[in-house]
Amino acid sequence: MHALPKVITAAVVEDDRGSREALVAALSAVDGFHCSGAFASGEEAVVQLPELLPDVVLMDIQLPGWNGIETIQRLKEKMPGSDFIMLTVLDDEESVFRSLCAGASGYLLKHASVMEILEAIRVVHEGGAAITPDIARLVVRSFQPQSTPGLSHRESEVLGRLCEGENYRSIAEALFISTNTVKAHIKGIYGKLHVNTRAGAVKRALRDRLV
Amino acid sequence: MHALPKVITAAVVEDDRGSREALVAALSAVDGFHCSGAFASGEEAVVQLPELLPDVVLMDIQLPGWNGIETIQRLKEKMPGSDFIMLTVLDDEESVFRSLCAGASGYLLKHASVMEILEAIRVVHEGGAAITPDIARLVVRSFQPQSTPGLSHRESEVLGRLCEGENYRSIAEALFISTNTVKAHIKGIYGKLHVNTRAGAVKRALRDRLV
DNA sequence: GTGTGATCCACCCATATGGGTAATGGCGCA
DNA sequence: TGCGCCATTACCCATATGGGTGGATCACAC
Repeated sequence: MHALPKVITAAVVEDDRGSREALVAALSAVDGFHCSGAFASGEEAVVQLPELLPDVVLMDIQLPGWNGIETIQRLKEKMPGSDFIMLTVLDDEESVFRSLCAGASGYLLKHASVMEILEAIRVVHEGGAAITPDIARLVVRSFQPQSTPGLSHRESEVLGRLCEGENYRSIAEALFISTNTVKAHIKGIYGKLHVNTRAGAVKRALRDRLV
Repeated sequence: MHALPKVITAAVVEDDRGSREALVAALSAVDGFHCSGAFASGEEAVVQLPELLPDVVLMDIQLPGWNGIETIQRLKEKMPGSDFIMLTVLDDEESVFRSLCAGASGYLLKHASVMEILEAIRVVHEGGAAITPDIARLVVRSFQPQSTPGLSHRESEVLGRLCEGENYRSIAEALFISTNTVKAHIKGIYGKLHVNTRAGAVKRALRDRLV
């Protein structure tokens, strides 16, 4: 099949006038793209964008009032079919993860070229995620196990079962030991994880991928 | 600074002889790359690769004996400084996430061109992650909240606190309600989440990002 | 105007959990 | 050989938790 000359509509939310107008100009000039709107604040975007329903929204993070992440959260509810790409100077883990959790499908740094931005728009519109390799590494690393705080083999085993919601007796039976021993191991785990409840242990285990 | 003509050493673990030799040939032929070894099974790789210590390892998933994911887990321990790229025909979520959790920094499908593979090797060696936009979308989507099974606002609030390891009393005080009411909400949560312990609820909440 | 769901509260009861303390044997390392 | 860590078990006790049942108000929809 030969590529349909389908135009991708995109909108811009960016408080810096220069950047905003440059993006609008690029979207207007390049074949295959159309700029359906540009806004200087999240508040304006939230009231107007759901009407325009662009395919893709380019979003700055640092905005006056609602920041880009809050804005995306609100927009996602009203326009779940649209895709969002963060376009920001911030490259810290916090900003990246918060953006992705809020619903962004792409994350570009502002030194990206116009061509890269347009390519990113095309990518997310085709169902991909537009993240640069270094951002991707952050994301991928978050899947990998963190340094376990010296849990013994047995303790890891017990922790795994705690995470499954098993109780003393169930764990004891599975490991062929007494419930008292299970308690002893759990005490060890709590000490090493600096928690004192199952919920706390499960949270640490899942969040830090100790399991 | 002008690019150092530093050679990146790479190894291949792939049971199909044709594919393996093609990769070795590419790595040997192209400037800037050097092939330090090729193996047809995980078992062979695990004994020999830690000696060769290549910068990057290309790993098939479907191998006889240990699969590529198990193999990476073992290799990561012995050579934490090396990077791993999966090179596979499998594109299901399961394989992707298992690979990343095992320590892969890249994930390519086998229809990738030789140039793309070499580029991926360069990328991971420079500290990035080599994943295609469609794989990236899977990964990014995993950060985003799943459909909450009809938890009420109050129940979400309580669930959030359960995940923090708070107990009845602590939650009750924070929300200015009685512990009995907290119990009532927790019962509601357990029902909707199909669990019957805190640990189970916390697990569901964190794994499915309902919080 | 009746029903449904959210939110709030109370009481009973069996069991699970967390904390404290103590003891045994094995294993590796100094 | 002694010290430390691990795995194992035991016992006591206060509190937390989960399940069952029942009832109140309020809002919103049919």
